Amino acid sequence: MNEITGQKLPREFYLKSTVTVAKELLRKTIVYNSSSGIIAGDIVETEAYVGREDPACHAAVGKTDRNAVMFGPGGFSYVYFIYGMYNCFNIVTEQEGFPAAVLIRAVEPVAGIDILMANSPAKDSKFSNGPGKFCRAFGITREHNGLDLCNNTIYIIDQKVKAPEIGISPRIGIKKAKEKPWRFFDCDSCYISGK
DNA sequence: TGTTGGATCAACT
DNA sequence: GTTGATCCAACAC
Repeated sequence: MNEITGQKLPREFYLKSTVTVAKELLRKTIVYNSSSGIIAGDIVETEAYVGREDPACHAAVGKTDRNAVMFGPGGFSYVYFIYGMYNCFNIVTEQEGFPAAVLIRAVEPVAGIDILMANSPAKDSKFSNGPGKFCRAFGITREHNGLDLCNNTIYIIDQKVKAPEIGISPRIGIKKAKEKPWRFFDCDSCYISGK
């Protein structure tokens, strides 16, 4: 098991603008203290969903039971279920009252790889290169919705291993506001989704 | 109360 | 390139 060291990101990290947080989350390490053991991965792909002016953001239609956590302060998890089979894990950003979040699309496994492999039906190396696959491998469900990332169940640390080579592109898999260049990824990673 | 479609993935043709 | 799997939230009635 790899040693997980580094400083846990403080609340203030998440209160900045969503696009800034999305970029800065690249090459940070997400740690999940699961019942099966510690799972961790380097974040290599994110997307920003920003407030009511973004038609692709769930919060664009106003506050609902589902997206309520996005209206709270940054540093909380927003997990939703989609297409009947997949969960997507988001990190809420910005101040309370401003609904926005960063979708985690892909990670590079760092620790608990045996758990990831066990959770994933595909036993090859590509079990976390997509938001649905990432949640399935980590065992994240909407039971994890609304968790405080400043606590010890799920949190993010800065290992300062290396600086990402940041690539930018339009978001993937949405029908609205496709033109916005709010997808960010590490060009050096071979774990990113899509191309 | 009923209908519809989605921030996906994998297995087809 | 297209489609099936399959649940839940949003919206229309």
